[in-house]
Amino acid sequence: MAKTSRENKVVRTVARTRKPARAAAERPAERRRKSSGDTPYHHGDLREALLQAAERVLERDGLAGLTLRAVAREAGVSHAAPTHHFGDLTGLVSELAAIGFRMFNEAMVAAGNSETLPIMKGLASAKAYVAYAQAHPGMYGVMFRSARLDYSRPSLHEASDAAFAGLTRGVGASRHEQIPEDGLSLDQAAAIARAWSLVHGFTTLLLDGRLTGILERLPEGTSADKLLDAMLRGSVPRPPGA
Amino acid sequence: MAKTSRENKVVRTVARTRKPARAAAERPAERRRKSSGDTPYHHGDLREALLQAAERVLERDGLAGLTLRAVAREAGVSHAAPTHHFGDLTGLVSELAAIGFRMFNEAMVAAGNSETLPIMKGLASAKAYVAYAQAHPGMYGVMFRSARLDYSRPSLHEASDAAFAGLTRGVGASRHEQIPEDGLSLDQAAAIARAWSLVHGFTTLLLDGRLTGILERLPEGTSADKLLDAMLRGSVPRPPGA
DNA sequence: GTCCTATCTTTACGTTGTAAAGATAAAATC
DNA sequence: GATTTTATCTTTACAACGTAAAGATAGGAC
Repeated sequence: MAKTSRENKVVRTVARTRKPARAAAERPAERRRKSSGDTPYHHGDLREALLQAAERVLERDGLAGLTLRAVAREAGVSHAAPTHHFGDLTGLVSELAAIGFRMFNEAMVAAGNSETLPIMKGLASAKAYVAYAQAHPGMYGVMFRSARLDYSRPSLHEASDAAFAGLTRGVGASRHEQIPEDGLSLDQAAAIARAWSLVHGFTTLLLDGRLTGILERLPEGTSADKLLDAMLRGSVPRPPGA
Repeated sequence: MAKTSRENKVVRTVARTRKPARAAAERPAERRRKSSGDTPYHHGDLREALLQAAERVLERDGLAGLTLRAVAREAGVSHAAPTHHFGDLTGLVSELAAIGFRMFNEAMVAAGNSETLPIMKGLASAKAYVAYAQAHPGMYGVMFRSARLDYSRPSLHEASDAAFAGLTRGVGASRHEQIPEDGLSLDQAAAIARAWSLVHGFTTLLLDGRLTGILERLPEGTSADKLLDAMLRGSVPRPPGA
């Protein structure tokens, strides 16, 4: 209770002081340097700086290296500063995951829009899903592997829902039908679950290195992309009644 | 180096003192009780007791609660005792994961053997995969979600390989062919990757609660098993040339 | 110009993993 | 059978972590 109320106050304040924060953000970010001596007491936009520092730490040192104190060090502030902006480690990780889901969703939407045929749209989105995870394994870990995610946070809840809704929409498009909001047939649900499971399972196994045994046995170093393509192309489901 | 050499010594010793350890294991395990006052300095089979304690802690408090000190408390020994048997936390977690993979594999093999038709064998194994994860979510987390796994440990390496080899064998059987050891066609590799990805992805999403949105939109509380069945039955791949 | 409030730092505490040294009992050797 | 060796377990210690609480600072409101 005390934790959240404290952070809620911060959130309110951040919303209220939006103008000053933006003004500070327009300046060159040299004042962030701790070594230069002129470290001002007020940072300007520390919240954003901490999130960027967190992503750097994450991709450099992995999920285990993502600690509140390491992020604070990376940003050049005291170790307790992040607590003020995110409440606790769960808060920081959750906000980072929300950013990840948004980037994730944008990549899939962009990939889908680059194709015209519905089936190709789905294929391109699936490849974008895997490509994002390969390019940002740390972020993918935060989104799908971290034990410290608080989905009651609006930002994370919305970003996560949006990503999966986009995936569902893609499945509907490749089936030439619109997925309804309320009711779902078993066949539709199975199609959605199949698409999610295939692409998410493949990504997880690939990032964990559990597909290397297969890739090594393929002719002349076939890439993971090629395997993914073959896997997806062979997965055209049968019509419902067959 | 110092760490492993220390633990290697322990391993050697355990192998050498197998007879006494077994003799101690035959006695009733009342001496483990700390409250009863008569705590002997030597436990008898502390290694096994620690692994069982670890599984209890894991399923009770989750992956985050699985600490060396918590396991030691659960077993009623000093906090540094586990270090002697497993080197460090990574060692304990890895041995626990190895046990999980063995149980996992046994469940799948047993399910496959309960059926006669090849396709039904695969379906039953896949369902056993999901059922094990639902029954032991903590163990599944240790196997597939923990950042502290050391696959260079022979026990974990072998158990993990055996589990995935069993899965591969199941895929081969359902395709009415034997998967070769060395070379693999792209079509065969895709079939294996598809089976792994489908069942592993579905399990991960289900345990993370990300399928509840789908399950809630299905008619009258359709179970996850039903969704899994529909998903798998619709996933019969097309023949290679089509 | 003064007060208020958000922001950031300092200090402190309990928990963790891990190392190192000490205590104890079982096994090995003579 | 006594002694030495070795494995096992405990005690002590330390750095890093998350988190709480209090203090310092500065920007904005009045």
